[in-house]
Amino acid sequence: MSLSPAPADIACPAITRLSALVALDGRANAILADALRRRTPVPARRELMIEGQEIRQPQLILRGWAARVRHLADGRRQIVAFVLPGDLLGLCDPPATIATTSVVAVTDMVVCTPPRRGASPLLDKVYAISKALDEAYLVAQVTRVGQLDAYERLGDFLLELLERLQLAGLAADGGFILPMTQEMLADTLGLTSVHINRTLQAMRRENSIVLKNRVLRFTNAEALRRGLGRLPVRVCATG
Amino acid sequence: MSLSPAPADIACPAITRLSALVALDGRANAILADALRRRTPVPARRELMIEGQEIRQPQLILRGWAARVRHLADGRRQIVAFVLPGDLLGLCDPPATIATTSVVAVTDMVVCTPPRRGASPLLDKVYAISKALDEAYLVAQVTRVGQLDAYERLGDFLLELLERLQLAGLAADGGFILPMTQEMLADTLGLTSVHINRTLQAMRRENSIVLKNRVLRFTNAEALRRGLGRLPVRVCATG
DNA sequence: CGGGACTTTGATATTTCTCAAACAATGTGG
DNA sequence: CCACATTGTTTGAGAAATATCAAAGTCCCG
Repeated sequence: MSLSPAPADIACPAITRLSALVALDGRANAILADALRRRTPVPARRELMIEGQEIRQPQLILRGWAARVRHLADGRRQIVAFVLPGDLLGLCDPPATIATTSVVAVTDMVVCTPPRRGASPLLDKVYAISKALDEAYLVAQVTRVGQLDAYERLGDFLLELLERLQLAGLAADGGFILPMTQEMLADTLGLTSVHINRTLQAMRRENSIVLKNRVLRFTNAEALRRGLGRLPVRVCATG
Repeated sequence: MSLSPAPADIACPAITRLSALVALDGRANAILADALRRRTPVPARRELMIEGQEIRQPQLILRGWAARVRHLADGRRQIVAFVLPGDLLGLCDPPATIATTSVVAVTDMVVCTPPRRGASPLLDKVYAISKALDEAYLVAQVTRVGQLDAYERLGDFLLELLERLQLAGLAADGGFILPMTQEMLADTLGLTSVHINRTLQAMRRENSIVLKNRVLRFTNAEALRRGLGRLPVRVCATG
């Protein structure tokens, strides 16, 4: 095991995810590999994008988590979505588009500029599917916050994270690092951190999850999924 | 006043909205006018699209309202968004895309097939902006349901409807027809219909709104907007 | 070792839900 | 045009879920 990971190692989850969305050919892979060469680190808490301001550069997340946040005048905030490795940010057709949410790094991150649209038909397809997935997860979030009770919200949300991280190969063993505080979970799910804490305890008590030292593991993800009636998110016939 | 409205009359709100998003040139208008010729009626309650099924045809709404609905296994349902005249539905880049929500007609509707992508650069721009708006409203919906209390949710949502209908010229006088039941409002805002009823009464008591015979009117929309801290939804610098 | 951020706990308050029934409006068949 | 069914609205009383407030405990970092 080398001390400093090779470039390919850092990029791997992103490539894994994009390849999972669409099987890439040599050309697409080459273009992608080239783009991955110019990586930019982003420290935790740095804002990648600010609500109401123009979107500067599209970004491909190589490592780390970010949160899409909406701030209210009185200090309340809603975390609308999380941005994970392999996700694309700010890819929008017409330039001069205004961000509807801020995006803030939850952990230290590494990002890069994705290949421009039109560089590869397969990559364009990846972009379209990724965008459709973003929308699907947003719909899921509305439903979660609108209809589910605290236990269901939390379970469904954690299962969604599992599903998404698995796509990037970041939860291959069924467990993953959960880098967010209970307060962030609360702002995501429309609950208070106190209630998140008690709900997590209920899930532990019932032996649904193990969460220790920021590592989350489901005791029986399939059973929990069934119990919550959660269906995997799909946006195209093949995928 | 003629008994059966001329074609242009039916199409007017849709054209008003699309023109408000991007100033259209003669060519775009001609292409649009041509597409508007083949109109399809859709009766209330008919499904325009079914969750999990492939999206058949893109549609441009000429008249009437539809709801994007997510159904849970146990009968609960979340109305994720409303689809109004001038809105576009199912416009997605790659074919074989799967609908993430059902779409069901709330009222009798009239729809048509919009000009295909690539027919006019300006119309393509309209499509992009319309899609960006859809996303912005979805983000607003997450925030509403996640952070606001019942009164705020209802007020903010009704103001959003006003804003959107005004874009289509359907609320020029500051009032509009609200074709949905209190139960639909409840399923939209993650509340019960009983609580919606009481919240509506509170808004009437405080003289914020007048709602009678399905017609909603704000006593002072600007004041309510300020009270709720609601900002208009924007997705591009010019618009 | 001290300090800040995060988690946990307890007691109480508030919002929203549930259930049940009455009431109103609307439409339909006879 | 009435009688009736259906659908939607309104009201009340009590229950449940979740929030609030305050403090103690834990962990990690420098």
